[in-house]
Amino acid sequence: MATRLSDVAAQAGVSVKTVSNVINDYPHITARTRAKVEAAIAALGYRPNVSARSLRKGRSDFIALAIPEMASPYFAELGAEISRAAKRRGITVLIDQTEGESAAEKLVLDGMRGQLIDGIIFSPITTVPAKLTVADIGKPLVLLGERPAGGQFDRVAVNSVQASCDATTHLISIGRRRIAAIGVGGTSTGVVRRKGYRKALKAAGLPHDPALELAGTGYHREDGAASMRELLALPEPPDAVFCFNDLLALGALRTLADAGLRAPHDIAVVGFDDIEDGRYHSPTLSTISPDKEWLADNAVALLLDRIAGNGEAAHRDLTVPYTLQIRESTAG
Amino acid sequence: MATRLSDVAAQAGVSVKTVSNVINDYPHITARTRAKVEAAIAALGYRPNVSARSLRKGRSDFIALAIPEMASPYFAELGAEISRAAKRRGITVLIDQTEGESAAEKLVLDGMRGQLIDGIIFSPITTVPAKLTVADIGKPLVLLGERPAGGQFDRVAVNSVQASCDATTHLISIGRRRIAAIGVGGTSTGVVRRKGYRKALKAAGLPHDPALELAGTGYHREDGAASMRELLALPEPPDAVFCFNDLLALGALRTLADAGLRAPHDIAVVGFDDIEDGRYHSPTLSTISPDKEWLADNAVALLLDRIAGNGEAAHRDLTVPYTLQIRESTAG
DNA sequence: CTGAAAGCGCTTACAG
DNA sequence: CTGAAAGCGCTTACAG
Repeated sequence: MATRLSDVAAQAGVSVKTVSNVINDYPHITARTRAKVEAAIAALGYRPNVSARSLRKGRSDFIALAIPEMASPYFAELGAEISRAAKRRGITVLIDQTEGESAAEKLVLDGMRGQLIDGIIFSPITTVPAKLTVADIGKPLVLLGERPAGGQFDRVAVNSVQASCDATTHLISIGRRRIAAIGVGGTSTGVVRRKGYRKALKAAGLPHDPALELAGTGYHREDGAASMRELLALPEPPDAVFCFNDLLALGALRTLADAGLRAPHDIAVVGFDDIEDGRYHSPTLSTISPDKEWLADNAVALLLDRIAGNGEAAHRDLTVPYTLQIRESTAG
Repeated sequence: MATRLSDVAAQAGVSVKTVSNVINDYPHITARTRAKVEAAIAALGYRPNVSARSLRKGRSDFIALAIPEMASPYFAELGAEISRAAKRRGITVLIDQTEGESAAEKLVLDGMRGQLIDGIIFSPITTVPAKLTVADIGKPLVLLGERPAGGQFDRVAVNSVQASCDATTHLISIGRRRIAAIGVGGTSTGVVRRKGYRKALKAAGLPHDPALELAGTGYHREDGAASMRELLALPEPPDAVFCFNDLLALGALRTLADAGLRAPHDIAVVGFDDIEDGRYHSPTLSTISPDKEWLADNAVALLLDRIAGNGEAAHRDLTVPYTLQIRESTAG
């Protein structure tokens, strides 16, 4: 039924080895032989069976990207970039939605997809990588995000403390003095970004009011909306809010609109991620903009380097460039 | 290095056949044997090698989802649902970004990922499925969207003509008379939704003005923004716009905001897709809301049925339930 | 370059 | 239930 390598060899009048050499771009093939083989491949519509190849080689040229949820715009945009970066290098990305289950558990349970994939780019949410060991994984792994890699894994992340400090400082620079933070939950993201937020307040000699730090239950629009409602109910509401991601900020802006308030006039709002949504919202959203293409390209490169055998090199920690995008929600 | 089936068999003191039976949940295993095998699996941390399994069985329990772009919220949300629906049935989804390349070309070129996947759920953009033959694909395929399946494939789609007619009729019902349409491009989506749009105008006895039908170059926010600018530049701008997807509508709303105009006061806007973004935008976006979970579940079920061997059954065409969500952009 | 053969780790008839 | 063996379609030493 399916065409096999040997069929191609027969059709081209060469050995299977030669066909394999052509397919895998090995040297020492004359142009004439290559042409013959390629003609046979085209004539038969032959496609290599990746299961067989990967069984034999122990490599599949598939990598996995594990993200909390693909419907979240930041991860959707990141996934698109990583998929593109991988494709440029001839490898395919499988997207894995962890959906907030304990991702380490999932990783181990799934057994890395039965060894199909060569490595994984992992954006953890519940897992503490410090507890993950290389042995648990058994494959190269690149971490994304603020969680410390514990010297065990390669990692690509924005300097979240610095970026959060910049975002908060920006609010101070436009004259705000009572600045809230939304998203200070128990996650690494919450912890690290709060650190930057507090650092900026301190540097400006501003008091730190615990009532202005809202945890919420997640990082979605609805959580931002709910947290903003809490802030508006305060005896003394803030004049600015730093939301730890854009989704929270968008939700917060909705609450302001519902309350008949305007950003930045009543309350200035700044986010983090620079998802496209924020660039079209009314008002447009000021935000920290990490270079997602850079992030994707470097995460893939790091992983492929490990897969290629650089297993013993020291673990690398790459810092993603970012900019502060000032838009309507803090300008005017 | 890696643990194999035979290692498990040795550890449990049974045959490889028995281990295989346990793993694949075949009958005729005593509880005692099963327990022994499971203990051995746990002790050794054994995971089946999916490449070997799929090579042998000719089935991988992987399916592909081919979408134009995963960073587009509608497709991201749909991908999340399909991924979830598949996981419930024990199968894994590989997401494939076609990125507007001729997708049929891509499908054939990629050779269905070298036979790794068992079937594909395909949301075409440039391809004309009528030209695709089952032989080209060689695997079960379920089509998503308005393109006619030509009786060759299973298909799951919203009745776009009806839904577009409903959306337009809604604009008429709130008193609008000069209703524009954005997104009437050369794609199937554009053609079909325009049909519903025109149908509604005709039913209401409203004139059809070609100047109010804008094609744009795509279905992104920026295209909606550009089209709305064109409409505002008209000697006689519309009092309402039906955008063929939410992204276009969100872009159109941005242009209105930039021009100091308000929806629905100056121009009412309705979209199509019901992405989360629209529910938080200011104003919130009225839209056609297809049941994405229903869509995902049925698309996966249809595909798995074919994969299971129902290859010869007549091709099915499923219609996705939808509702019209009336929000701020048309109410008030 | 060729040709014959082994082996990756499974599943599955086959004989018992 | 067991045990021995074939075979899925590749890649890769091996001898030439």
